[in-house]
Amino acid sequence: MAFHLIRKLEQFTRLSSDDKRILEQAASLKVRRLGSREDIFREGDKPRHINLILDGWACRYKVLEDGRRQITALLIPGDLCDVHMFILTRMDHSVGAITPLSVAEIPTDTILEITHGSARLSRAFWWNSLVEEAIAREWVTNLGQREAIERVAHLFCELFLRLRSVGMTNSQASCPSFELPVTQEQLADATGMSTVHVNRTIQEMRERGLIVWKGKTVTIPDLEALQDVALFNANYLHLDHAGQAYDANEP
Amino acid sequence: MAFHLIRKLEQFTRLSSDDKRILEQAASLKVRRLGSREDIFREGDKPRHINLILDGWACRYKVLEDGRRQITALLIPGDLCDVHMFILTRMDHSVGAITPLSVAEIPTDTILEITHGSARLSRAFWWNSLVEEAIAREWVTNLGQREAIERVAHLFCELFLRLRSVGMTNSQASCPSFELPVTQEQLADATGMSTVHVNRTIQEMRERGLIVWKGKTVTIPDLEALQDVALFNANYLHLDHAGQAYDANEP
DNA sequence: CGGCCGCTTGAATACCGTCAATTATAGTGG
DNA sequence: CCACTATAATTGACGGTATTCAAGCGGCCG
Repeated sequence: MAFHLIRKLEQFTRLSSDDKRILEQAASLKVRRLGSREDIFREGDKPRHINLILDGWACRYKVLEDGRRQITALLIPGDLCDVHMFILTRMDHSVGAITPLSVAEIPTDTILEITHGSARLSRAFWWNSLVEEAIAREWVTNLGQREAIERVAHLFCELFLRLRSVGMTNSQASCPSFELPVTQEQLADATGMSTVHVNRTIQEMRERGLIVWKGKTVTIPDLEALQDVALFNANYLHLDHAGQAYDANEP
Repeated sequence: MAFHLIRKLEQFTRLSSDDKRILEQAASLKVRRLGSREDIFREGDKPRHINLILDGWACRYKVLEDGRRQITALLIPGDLCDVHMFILTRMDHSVGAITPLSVAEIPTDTILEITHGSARLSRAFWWNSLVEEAIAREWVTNLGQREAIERVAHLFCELFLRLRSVGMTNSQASCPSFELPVTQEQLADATGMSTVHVNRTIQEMRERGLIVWKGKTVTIPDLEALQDVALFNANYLHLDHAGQAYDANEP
């Protein structure tokens, strides 16, 4: 069940089979299923437990008084919503399902047990939330400095790398590809652009051969080219096994 | 020395005099002074210790290949740079001084001692970094959804409340005011706007009586009016003493 | 097969950026 | 104390990028 999370955390550190068993167990205690566009929780809610995305896509978002909506993060399998939120009394944003979703609800107590029991897992969770923070900072930069095509290209680069890090890309045959179950409207909410302009931007990207997007599959003929137009630098994703020093324990 | 940090953390939880003494001590171990526009650290650096801003303003920022620059956070006295960064191998962004700065360098060991020694302080630090994350998300929303005047107004509201929470505002006489040692160019880098347009936006705000900005002092004649044009909702700052339940110890 | 949601297109316009020049302010040294 | 210089703020003109509005198209699901 916790396959994607384990795979992601292993980008940072190796995990013992004990660690993995613990994660598997935590992820299978209670699984909740949501339909597309349902909310996992809403702004103002009291946080109760940690949610782990097992399957499907979700997004964090904020809504302004007048209805404008900003997606502040796209969540894919292996992502944790609000690892630490139990410190705060109220959620300051919402998380909603983009596709039908299956989510593990992990009680905060279980999380505390895990982090107290294993320094490796504790650090791995820590790393995970630091990366989330770094992604948020990169989004600020993306929205503030990059223009339309760079912005969308950047998001595609990020998604590709994040999906690859949890084993959700196809690199067979010629070009790498992945499933993108997101509408152009949602892309607009994530990039701070209008739907119309997202559409035109996507078209330009297609014309320039940067992406092929048919149905729900995106193919990237030339990743380097895409990264170039995006001014993409992957360092903020910290996919560098920085925590290797921590696993003295087991092979 | 650690006055502002203590004051800020007390927005979350009450601290014992022991807690405060520990913080004071940590903040006075080693103090570094920087001139305006010097960097505390740069993207690519290896994080060595935690930096606590004692005096002056700083900013986190990222620079694109072609020189475009985005400020992703404004840092004021009491703010910690990279509480958790020692998990990561390389910094993915820079932090630079806006004004002359005095910064406490706190060794990671000291931080670990503190957090292991006091559950209250540990949670307070946690709260602090959750709030930083929340601010980053709000900035994403700000850049993505709000137009120029709303965006600048929002930043002013945020700064006012954050400064007030560390005791750096003046509410005497009639209207609240604070020192803003930031150039319009830096404001532009923070809001993703051009300098020229920041200038024009500020002028409109002045004409509409939303702010008075003379020299380095900003006065807010009508905070509610400013919040209204900003579509500002303070919940993301979590200034609600959420951690009061934690201080059973001392009066 | 019809309806709905998402995608696409065009035209008009608003917002904001760029360039370039001018004025104001602050910091520095004689 | 004042001239000098650098930095910051301001202004105008122009153009480009992105938004809005409105309408048409197309595929997928019931």
